[in-house]
Amino acid sequence: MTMSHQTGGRRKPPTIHDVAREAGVSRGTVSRVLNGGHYVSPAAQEAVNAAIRKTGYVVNRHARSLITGRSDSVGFLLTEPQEKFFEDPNFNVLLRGCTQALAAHDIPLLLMIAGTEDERRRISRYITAGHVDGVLLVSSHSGDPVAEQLREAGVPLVACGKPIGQGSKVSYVAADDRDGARDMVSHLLSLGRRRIGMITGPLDTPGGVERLAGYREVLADAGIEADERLIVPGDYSRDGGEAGAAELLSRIPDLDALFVASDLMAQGALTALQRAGRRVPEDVAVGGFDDSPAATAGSPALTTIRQPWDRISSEMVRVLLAQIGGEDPSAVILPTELVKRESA
Amino acid sequence: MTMSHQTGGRRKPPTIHDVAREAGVSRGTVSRVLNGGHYVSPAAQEAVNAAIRKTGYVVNRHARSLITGRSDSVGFLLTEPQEKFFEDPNFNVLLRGCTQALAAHDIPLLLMIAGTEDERRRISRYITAGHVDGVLLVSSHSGDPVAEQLREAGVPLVACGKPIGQGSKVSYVAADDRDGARDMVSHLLSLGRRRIGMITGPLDTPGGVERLAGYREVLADAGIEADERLIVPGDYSRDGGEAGAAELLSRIPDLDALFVASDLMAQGALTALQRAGRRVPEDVAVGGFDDSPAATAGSPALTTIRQPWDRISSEMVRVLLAQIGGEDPSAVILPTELVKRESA
DNA sequence: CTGAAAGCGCTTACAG
DNA sequence: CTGAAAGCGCTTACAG
Repeated sequence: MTMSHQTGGRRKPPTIHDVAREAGVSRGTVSRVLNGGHYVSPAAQEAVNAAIRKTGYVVNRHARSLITGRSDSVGFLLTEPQEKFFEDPNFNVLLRGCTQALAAHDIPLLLMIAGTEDERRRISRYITAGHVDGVLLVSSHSGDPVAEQLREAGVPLVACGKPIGQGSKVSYVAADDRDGARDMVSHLLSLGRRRIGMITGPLDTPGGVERLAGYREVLADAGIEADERLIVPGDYSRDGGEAGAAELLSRIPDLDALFVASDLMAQGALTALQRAGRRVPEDVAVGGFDDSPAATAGSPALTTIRQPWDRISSEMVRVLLAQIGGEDPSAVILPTELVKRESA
Repeated sequence: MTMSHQTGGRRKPPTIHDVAREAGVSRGTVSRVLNGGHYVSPAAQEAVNAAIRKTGYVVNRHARSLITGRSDSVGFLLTEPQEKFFEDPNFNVLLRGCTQALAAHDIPLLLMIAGTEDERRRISRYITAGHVDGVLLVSSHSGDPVAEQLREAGVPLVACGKPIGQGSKVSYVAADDRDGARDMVSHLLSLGRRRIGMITGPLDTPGGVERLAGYREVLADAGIEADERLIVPGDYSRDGGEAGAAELLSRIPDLDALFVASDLMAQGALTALQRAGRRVPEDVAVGGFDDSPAATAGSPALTTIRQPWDRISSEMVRVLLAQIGGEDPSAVILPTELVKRESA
C-alpha cells in the first residue's frame, strides 16, 4: 500500500526521485524523458510516463531554472503611468494578444508596470536578476531609460513600435503608421474635404511622428497648401482629443475634416464637435486610428485605420522567443487597413 | 586587479560566494544579512553590504525558491473568456489596483488567463506546481472548477466577489451589492419614478443575485407591486445591456426608469433608449453600477453606484498575503456609494 | 541508451 | 554571532 495518490497530506509533492523509483530507472533517465525523450528507449519512456501519471509528478520549475538559468517566463513591461495604459483600449488588445500567443508556448506572462522612477529601478533589477527570459516592452515615449538598461544588460527585448533613438539594436514590431495615415487622409480627400485638421500623437513617439508625416505627404501630393494652424499636438488621451478639437475649431471654424491619430482621442474630438454643434460626418468628417474598441464605443462609429493587433502581438512574441533562442534582433513592419464606418 | 565591475562579460552574475569572499565571511553570514540581518554583528553586516554593492550582487530567486519552497510572486487568475474581461473596465481597475498593492510589497504579479478548458487544466497544474504563492481569483461565475481545485490543493486564494457555493472556506472581498442596489433604486424613487425596470447581472453570480434582491426589497418597502415583466437578465456586456433595454421597452413602453446592474450594460441601454427616441433622464432615468470608466465614457454621464475598487484590490492583496502567511480565510465586505451624474 | 556523480545558488539547522 | 555542511530538486556532461 503506497502513499501516492493519497488525498489528505499533500505537503510533499513527488520529486523526480519518486518517479525514478516508481519507474525503476535512474533520475537521469526521468529527466531525459521530461526534456524531450531523446536517448531514451521506448520501454523506459513508457515506464517513466506511467510513473509520472501514477505519482502526479510535476516538475519543480525553481530547481530546473536554477540549473538551466532560464525562467521560462516572459515579462510584459509598461514603462508609463498606469492610468495611461489602462485608459487606452490598445493596451488591452495587446496584453491579451501577447498572453494568448505566449500561452500557446506554455509560457506565462508576468505583468510589470513601472510608472515611477522608483518602480523602474526595482523592476530593472528584478529583470536583470533573471526572473524573466525576455521582455515585451510597451512604452510609447522615447529615451526610455529602462529600454536602454535592459539592452545593455543583454536582456532579450522587443518593443511595440519603433523605439526612437535606439538605432537598430533593439527588436520591434510596428504597424506601418505612415502608410496608414496616408490612406486615411486620401480617404478624406476623396470625400471632397479640403480643410483637414489633424490631432497628432505625442511627437516624441514614432506613431506621432509618422502619422503626421503621412498626413503632410498626402496633402502635399494633392497640391494642398500646408497650413500649420490645422495641426495640433495630442497625447493619445480622450481629454487630449477633446481639447485638440476645440482648439482647432476655434482656429479654423470652417474645418471640414479631422484626422485624429488615435481612436480614443477621436472619441474626445467627437465630444467637442458635438458640443460645438457640428454634425459628423456631414459638417466635419472624422477619421481615427487604431480600430480599437473605442472606435465603436461611441456614436457615430469611427472610420479608422486598423492596426493588426493580433499580428502585432503574435509577432512580438515570435521575435522575442527567437531572440531568447539566440537570434539577432529584428524589426517587423505590418500593414494597416482602412475601415470605413459612419464618421467619414 | 579584480574582475568585478567589469563591463563587457556579464555572463556570470556574482553569487553569494563572491560576496562572501569579498566580505571575508562565510556564505551563511551573507545569507543571514540577506534575510533580515538577525544574528549578525554590525561589523559583518557592514562588510557584507559593502561587498554586495561592490559586486553588484542580486539574489538568485530560483535558488532561493528551491529551498524555501516559495516563489515570492502571486497569480492574478481570470477564469473566463478573455474578451469578457478585457471589455469590462472593472477588470482594468482591479488589475491595476492589485499590481500596485503588490508592488508595494515588492511582489510581482503573474497574469494568468484561463478561458478554455484546456487553459484551465494547464494553469491549474502550473499553480499547484508552486510557481506562485497564492492566487487572486477573478471570475464572476459560480461552480468554477479551478477555484475548487485550488482550494483542495491548499493554494492560498482570495476571490473578488463571493464565490457562490463555496461555503466560507474561501476568502473573498466584495462590495455590498445589495446595499448599493438599494441606494440606487431609492434614488430613482426619490426622483418620482415608479415604473423602474431592471437589467440584472448573470444570476449565477453573487453580484447578479444581490443587486436584484436589493431592487426588489426597495420596491416592496415602497409598497410598489412587483412586476416581473420589468426584470430582464443581463450578462454584464454592452450588447447585453442594449438588448435588455430594447426588450424592456417593448414590454413596458412607458417605463420611466432603468436600474442596470453594470455601467457597461448601462452604456448599451443608453444606445437602445436613444434609438427608441427616449430622452435620458427626462423620459427614462438610468442608474448604473460600478462607477467604472464606462460611466463617464458616453453621454449622458451615468449616475451609478461606486464600487470601492481601490480598497477592493488592496484588501484582496492584504487578505491573500495574510493567508500565505498562515492565517485562515476571511471575508471582507466593503460599502458602496451613490454617485449622481446626469442620467438620473 | 543509461546510471552515477557533480553542481546550479541558496538557506538552515547544527555546533561551536 | 559565525562557519562548515547538508540539502532543496533538478540537469548534464561523463563514462560506459
